[in-house]
Amino acid sequence: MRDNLEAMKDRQVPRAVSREVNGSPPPTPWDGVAGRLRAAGLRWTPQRRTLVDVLRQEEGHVTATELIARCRERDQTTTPSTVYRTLDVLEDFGLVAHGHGPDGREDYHVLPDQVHGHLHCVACGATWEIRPETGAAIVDALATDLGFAVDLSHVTISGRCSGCRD
Amino acid sequence: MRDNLEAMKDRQVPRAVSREVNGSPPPTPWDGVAGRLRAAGLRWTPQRRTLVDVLRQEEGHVTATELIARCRERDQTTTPSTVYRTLDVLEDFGLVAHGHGPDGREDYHVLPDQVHGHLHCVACGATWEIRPETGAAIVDALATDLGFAVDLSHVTISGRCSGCRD
DNA sequence: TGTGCTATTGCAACAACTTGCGCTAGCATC
DNA sequence: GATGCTAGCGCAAGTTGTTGCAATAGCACA
Repeated sequence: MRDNLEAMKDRQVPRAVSREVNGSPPPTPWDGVAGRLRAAGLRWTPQRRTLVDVLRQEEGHVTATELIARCRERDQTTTPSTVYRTLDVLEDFGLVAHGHGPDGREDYHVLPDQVHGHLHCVACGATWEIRPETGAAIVDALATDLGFAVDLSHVTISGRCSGCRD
Repeated sequence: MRDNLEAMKDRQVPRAVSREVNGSPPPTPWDGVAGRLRAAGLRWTPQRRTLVDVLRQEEGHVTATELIARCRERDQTTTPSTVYRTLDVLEDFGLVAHGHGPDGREDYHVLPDQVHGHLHCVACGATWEIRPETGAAIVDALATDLGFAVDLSHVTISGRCSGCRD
């Protein structure tokens, strides 16, 4: 069920500057977090480091609950409130984006390349991103209809994917 | 949800009685609920009557929490689980439709005329329905993009309305 | 290295659901 | 009316997410 998602990922814009120095892994947007936080007068704490370490290894979508569980694997003492608050901070920095899954629960998207919406298949449970062109069509339709300025990042549309339509 | 057609029938057909005799209120889809439940092998209980009485006086959107509060005004002993379960049943009969508000919380739409999505303005908090033509545009766009069959009734799109765009 | 400001943390309580289970009470049938 | 099947009820415990607050600990500066 993950295969389709995989395919979508391939279509995405390559993100970090990928100048690979031999041996050392390519730099990611995560590398500068500590500095960026401090520059903004915020702090780099062990709890935040734990969450960032976890996020580093994630791709696509994760629920808040999953993240809390992963953090607890690394640090037994992790508390939910801290994770939620740290995710809020990281969202301000554009490192994660949150939306609501089809069941209304928090759903985080790691390293969003651009603002985009989500599709969720109620039959197989898979999630896809809405491509920019398609997103634009939706935004335009609603702008024309009601002069409504859509925030695509919060859009999650349920239905059945091509494989599950019948 | 699949019984939506059933519900629409009830609304559209002007019954013999539908000419308003002065004093008596016009018939509503709520009038037949007890019978329809029983016909389906379900039961008409005091708790369900309370909720239906409350819904009778609602229009548009209500949150589950509001409904529970209203029920409690009429019957102190109302329990949340009963309300949620009854709402599920009523949804099967097409009398309410649930979605998730922008904060991810349950949001019920009373007597939906047809399947439709919702728009929510993050600035003023108002909610609109997506008109069928616009909904169709969205459905088409996604069908073309990924062969995805959208369930419009679960769509809630956030953004800013024409009055709050600036 | 020490000090002080204050961003963060963890706790505890709360809100909004959800689920399993044993008992109650609709209602069809006699 | 009495009876029996079982849908539905209330309860209690669990999950997910939020919030206020006192104590802690980053980090800038001396």
